[in-house]
Amino acid sequence: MASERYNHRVTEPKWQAYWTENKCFEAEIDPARPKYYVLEMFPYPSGRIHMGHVRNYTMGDVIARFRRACGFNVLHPMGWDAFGMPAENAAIERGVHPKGWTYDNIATMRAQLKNMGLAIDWSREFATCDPSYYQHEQAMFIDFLQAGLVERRVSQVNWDPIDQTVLANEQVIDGRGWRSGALVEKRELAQWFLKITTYAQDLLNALDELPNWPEKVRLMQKNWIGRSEGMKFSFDLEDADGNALPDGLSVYTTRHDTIFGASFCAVSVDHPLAKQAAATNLELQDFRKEVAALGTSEENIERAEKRGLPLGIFARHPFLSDVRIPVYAANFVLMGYGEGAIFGCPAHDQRDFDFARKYGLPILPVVAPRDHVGDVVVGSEPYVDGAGDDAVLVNSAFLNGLSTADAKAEVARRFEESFRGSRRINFRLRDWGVSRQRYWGCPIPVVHCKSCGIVPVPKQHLPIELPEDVKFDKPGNPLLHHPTWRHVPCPSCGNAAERETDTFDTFIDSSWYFARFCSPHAATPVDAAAAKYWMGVDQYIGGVEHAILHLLYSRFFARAMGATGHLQMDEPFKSLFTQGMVIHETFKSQDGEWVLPSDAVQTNGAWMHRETGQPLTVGGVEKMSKSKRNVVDPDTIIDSYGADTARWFMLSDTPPERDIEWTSAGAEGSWRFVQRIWRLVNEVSERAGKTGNAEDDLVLRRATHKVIGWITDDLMALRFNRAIARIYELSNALNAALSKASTAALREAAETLVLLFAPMMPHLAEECWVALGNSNAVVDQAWPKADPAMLVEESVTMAIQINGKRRDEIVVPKGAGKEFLEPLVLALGSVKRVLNGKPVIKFIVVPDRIVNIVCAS
RNA sequence: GCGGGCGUGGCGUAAUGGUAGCCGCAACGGACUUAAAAUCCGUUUUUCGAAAGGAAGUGCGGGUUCGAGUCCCGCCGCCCGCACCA
Repeated sequence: MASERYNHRVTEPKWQAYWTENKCFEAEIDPARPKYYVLEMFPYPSGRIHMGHVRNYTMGDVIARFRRACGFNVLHPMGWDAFGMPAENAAIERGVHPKGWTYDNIATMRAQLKNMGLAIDWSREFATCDPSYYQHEQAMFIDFLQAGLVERRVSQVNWDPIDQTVLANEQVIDGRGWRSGALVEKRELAQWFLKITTYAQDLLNALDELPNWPEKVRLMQKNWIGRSEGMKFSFDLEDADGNALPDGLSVYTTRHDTIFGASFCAVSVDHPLAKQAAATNLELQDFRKEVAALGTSEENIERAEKRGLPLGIFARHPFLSDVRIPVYAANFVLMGYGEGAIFGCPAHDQRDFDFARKYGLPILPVVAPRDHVGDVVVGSEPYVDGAGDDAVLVNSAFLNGLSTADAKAEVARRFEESFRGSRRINFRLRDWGVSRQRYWGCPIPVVHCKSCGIVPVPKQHLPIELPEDVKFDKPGNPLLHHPTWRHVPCPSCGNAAERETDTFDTFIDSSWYFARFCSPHAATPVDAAAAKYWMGVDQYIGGVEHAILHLLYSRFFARAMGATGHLQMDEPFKSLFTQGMVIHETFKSQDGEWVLPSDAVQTNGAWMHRETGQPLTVGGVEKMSKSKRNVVDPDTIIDSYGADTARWFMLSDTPPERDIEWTSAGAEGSWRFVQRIWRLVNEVSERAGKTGNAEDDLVLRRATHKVIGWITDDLMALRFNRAIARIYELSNALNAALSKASTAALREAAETLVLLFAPMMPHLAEECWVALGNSNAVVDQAWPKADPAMLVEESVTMAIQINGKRRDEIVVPKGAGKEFLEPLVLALGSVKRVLNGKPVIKFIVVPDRIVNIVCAS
C-alpha cells in the first residue's frame, strides 16, 4: 500500500543479493561492445570506511551504472592498498599481527562497501599484500633492474626517526615525514632507486595530451618535474695567494647572461669543496652541522637569513682575466640541485642580493630596462625581470645592448667553443627512492652475496614471501631481526648470502594495480589481451592529495612496464577527476576537548553536550578527522537512513569537485525525498486506467523528455548536483500532474524518473520498478532516450528589454522573427509606457529568447 | 615570492554573452490532526508601495557590447598547491 513506508533495511539487502546472484557486475571481455573502465582510488584498509570513501565510491558507482545502462561493457573493480605502516603500528601497540589486522580490516570494510550497493565486480578483488599480487611486482622489479631502470646507490636520504625508515622526497612535507610528522633527518644509506628521471621530459610533455585531467593537477606535476634550461660551466680556482688549484668549480645557472654581474660563488655545505675546507676549519664544521640541523622546512626557509662562510679560495672570472671573486659555503645552496654550486649575481637575484648585502659584496647591475636613461642604479631590490625583449645588458663588455635571450646565447656559444661549459636542461624531479626499512611491505627480491654482489632472485623463486613469525619488540625493521629469513644461499654461486631486508615503498603497490584489475588472476603481471581491451582507465576518481605522488608514480610505472613489455600504454588514466573532501562542523567542550557531533544537541539555539549538558562552542567547518572528532560513521547513517539516502546526499547540492558539508538536516532531507519518491510511485501505480487532460499530459510528457536530455548530459560531465536538481524537477512535475494527467503519461514519467535516478539510488529504483508492475530489473534496463517530438515547443516565452532592462514578456510562436515581433511588441502597453514616444533606434531579436529595444535614453 | 582557483539570497548552489537566483536546506504561513510528528499546499534577494507598479542587486572600480554573474583591465578578500631549484 502507498501508505507504507519504504523500508531500506529490507529492500537494500534484497537487491544487493539479487545483483550478486545474477552476477550483474562481473565484467567479461566482449569485443563487440565498447568498454568503459571506471576506477576510484582503492582504499587503504585502515579499519572502517569513512564518509570520504562514501563520496568517492558513490561517484564512481553512478558513472559505472550510468555507462552500463548506456550500453558500455563496464569494468568497475575494487581492491585494497594493503601494505603500510599502520598495520605495523597496530602490531606494536596492540600485539596483533599486521597480516591478521589487515585482512580483518579488509573483511570489515568489504562488508561496509557492499552495504553501499556498489556495482562492483568483486570477482576481481585483491589486496596488494596478497603474495599472488606482489610476486608480480617483484618480477617486474627484476625486469626493471635488467632494463636499467633501477639503481642502487648510496645517497643522502630523508630519514624519519619515528617510523625509522627512509622517505621519498615526495613524502617529505615541510621537512616532516608525511605520515609521522617527525622532523626528517639526513642520512647516508645504500638505497634502491627507480629511475623516474629517465622519463622526466616525457612525463612533462605527455601532460599536454591529458586534456581530461584537471588543469590544476597537470600544473602541479609540471612544477614538480620542474624543467629549467640553463648552462653548466666551470670557473678556474685559485688560492688566496693567486696559485691555481688543480680542479675547477662547476656551477649551474639559468642566468648566464648575467655573468658580468658575478660577485661571488657559493657552494652547498655538502659540496666536496666545503667538506674539504671543513677538515681544517672549525668554524665551517659548526656551520655545516647547523645547516644540516635546520633542514629545509618552510618556516625555516622563511626565517633563515642567507648566510655563508668564505672558503678562502677564489674563482677567476671566465671573461675578465683581472677579476677574481670569493667562493663561499652558503646555507641557501642545495647539493641536490644542479651542481650544488652557483655564481652569485646580486643585482638580479633576490637571494644573491640578500647575501651580498650581508657580506658587503659588490652589487653590479648588468641588466636594465631597454628604455632606461643614464646610469643604472641599484635600489633596495634586485631587478629580476628582463626575460623578454624589454631589457638589455649593460656593463657587460661584448654583451652590452643584447637582450637577455641573445646574451645567453652568446655566452653559451663562447663557453661551448672554449669547452668551458655546455647548455644543460635540469629537472627538479629526483629519482624515486623505494627502499623502506619496514616489515609490512613487498620484499625486494634481491640477495646480497659477498662474492657475486647484488643478485636478483630468479623469477621461478618468486614470490619472496614475508615471514609471518616476526616480533615487534624493538624499533627498526623486524625482517632484520628475524633469526633465519634473510640467510639464504646465493642464487648465483650457492654460497651463504643475505636477502635484502628492505621492502618497497607502498606507492609501488598502487602504481600498477589498475592494470592488474584487467586480469587479476593472470600468471604474468598483466595479461596482454585483457589489458589491450580494458586499459586505460576511462574515468579515474580520487582525492587531489594524490595529484603528485600516486599519479606521477603510476605514469612512470606505465612507461617502465612498457619498456619491459608488460603494458602498451604510457598514460594509464584517460580522464581524472579529483573530488572534494567531506567536511563537518566541529564542537568543543569548555575544557577544550573536541566533541563528537552525535553528542552535540541544540536547544533554543545553543549547543550543549547530550549527556553532561555542558555548553559547547561551535568551531569551524573542517575536514572530517578523528583528531577533531567531527566524524560521522557511514554505518550509522546507512543503518538509520539507508545507503540510497547517503548516496543521494553525497551527490546533491555541492559540485563534486568542491568540499561538501555533511549535515544531519541535509541527510534527513535526502531521506524524505526517498520516501516521497516511494509514495509518488505507489500513487502512480494505483492510478490505473484513468484518462487525463490532454493538455496536462503534454506538459508532463514534455517535462519528462526534456529532463532525460539534461540528466544524460549532466552525468556525462559528472555534474551530479545538477542532475539531481533535474530529478527533483521531474518529481515535482509528476506530483503536480498526479490528479490531472492520464495513467499512461504518469506511468511514463514515473518509469523514466526511476531509470534516471537508478544510478544514484539503485535499491530504491529496483523496488519502485517492481511497484510499477514490472517483472524485470532496472539493472537490465537501457538508459531512457528523449523523444525528439516531445522536445519541440510550439510557443516560447520571450523577455522584452528596453535598453537592456527587462520590461515585460510575451508568449509567441517558436521561431518568431523580427517582422512578426516588432509590431506586436511595440503595441504592448508596458512598452509604450516606457518608450513614452521616444523613437526606436534598434530592434534586436534573439530568436526564442529575447527582444531588446534600443531607444534614446 | 611563484602558480592556480573562487567571491551570487539566511545557507548549499544554478544560470551556451540573452528574463539572475533552477533545485535543495532552513525559515515563515496555511491544511490535515484532540495534539504532536509525518505529509500536503503556499511564501521567501533587498527596498519603496495598500495594491498596481517602481528602484537597486552577482566582492570593489573601470572597459567592451544592443545586452555582462559570464569577456577584458586594475584593485580587495578568501582558499589551495609549490617554494632558498640558481
